[in-house]
Amino acid sequence: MNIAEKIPTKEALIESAAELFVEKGYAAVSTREIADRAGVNLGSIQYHFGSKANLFVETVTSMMRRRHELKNYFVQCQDISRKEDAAFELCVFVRSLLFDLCNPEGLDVCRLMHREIHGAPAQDPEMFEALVSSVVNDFISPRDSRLRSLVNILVPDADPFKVNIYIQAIIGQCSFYVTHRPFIERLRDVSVNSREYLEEVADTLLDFTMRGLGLEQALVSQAIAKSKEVKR
Amino acid sequence: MNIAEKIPTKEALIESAAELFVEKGYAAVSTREIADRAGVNLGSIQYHFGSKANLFVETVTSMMRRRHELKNYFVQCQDISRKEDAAFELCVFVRSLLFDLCNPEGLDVCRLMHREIHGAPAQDPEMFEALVSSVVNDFISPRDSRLRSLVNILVPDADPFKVNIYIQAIIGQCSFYVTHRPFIERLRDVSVNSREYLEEVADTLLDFTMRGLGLEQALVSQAIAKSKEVKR
DNA sequence: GTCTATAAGCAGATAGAC
DNA sequence: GTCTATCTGCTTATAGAC
Repeated sequence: MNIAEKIPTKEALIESAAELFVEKGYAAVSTREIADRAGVNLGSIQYHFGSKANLFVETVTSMMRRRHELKNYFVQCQDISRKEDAAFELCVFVRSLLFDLCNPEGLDVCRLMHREIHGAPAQDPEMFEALVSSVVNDFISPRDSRLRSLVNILVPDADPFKVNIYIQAIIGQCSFYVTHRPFIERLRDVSVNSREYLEEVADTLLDFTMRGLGLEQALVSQAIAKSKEVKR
Repeated sequence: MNIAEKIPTKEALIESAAELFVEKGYAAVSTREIADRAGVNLGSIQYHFGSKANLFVETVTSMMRRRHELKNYFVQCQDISRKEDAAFELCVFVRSLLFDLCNPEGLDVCRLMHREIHGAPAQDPEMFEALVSSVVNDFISPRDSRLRSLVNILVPDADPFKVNIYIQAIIGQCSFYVTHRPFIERLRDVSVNSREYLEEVADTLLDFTMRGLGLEQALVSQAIAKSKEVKR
């Protein structure tokens, strides 16, 4: 006998809003649609959120917080000073980021953000502000710090500007598979969701990246091999 | 005395549609807005294009064709076989791609596409089909071929799958500056439009990329230096 | 080919009963 | 807090005069 517990209206709204905004984009979704899918009344949106724009911002920040706790992005938090450890941690980081971004149930948030963020400053400066700080604070910034500390160990004499570009190169290579997914699938006839494809991408990407940072091949190969054994 | 030639209605519509779709995204723009900005009657949209969706597709493909003729992406078309030449051409290619993508008047097309393409398959499969083939055929595919031929010369023994990933890494690093522009500017407090910033990005990116491909540092440095002298 | 006028419907938001 | 009913304005698309 299942006791079907009713999901609170506010949560139900955020949930259905998340699905619909990801699927269609902000402007293309109506509040009626959201309320219907949530199985609640249209008026509750005004009651709980005040406006469609507020519902959107609350939905996005909730998605952002729920899914992104840097979990699995590294194996150990202790101080790392040896290059071998840093190289290994970098591999774990890149693998996690790539899989996290491409995970179908995982990070639609990114796709959603990318879509909305470009038009937002002109249309709704307040929403833009809220979105940008949510992404930067809750997602990008912690990953940026983590990558910076690893790169600084691996390339101790690199100047700070170059380190920034290296970090952006690493993130850019990974997020390419989210932002360009429809084009990659058409051009290469592959499924970006497929685990096998992503594993191979990660291996090659890591090799490319670590050589790009100027690391010797032995260190690179060893770190990659070791990182494949980490359970995710 | 200027003779103010009237722009044909159809062209005027495509032009104002391009501006507005880039700025706000498909769903957030109304046909009235487009007609008003073009200084023509609302009815002409139905007359010339039949529907808003058709206007959108025609607008995008027109943008795509007009701006992207692989111009400046390479210096010479002749057969290249020496590694030095290929390395040099790769540098020119990456610089051009980066500047082309970030050019404010240049490639809003990319931003526009990225925004619309993710929701399109669910909402309007026909439009999705038209958009994807336009981008892949007119933009991605030629650049993919060009990069492949260069990478094949630079890394003659690489297996084809890895070459694909290398190509995607290069494009991903460049397009990161379009897709993540608002976040980069917030996080780093820089202007992605600034020429100086992009020049430095290009230098570092090229160094990183060519080392990632396994090229020796002397070849890399020489190719980068030479490519800086190419006028754009 | 371009105009005006208008149709038919949906948008977000509100008021007030319960 | 949740419901129904409704307001106001804007949406795309059409019909028909010129």
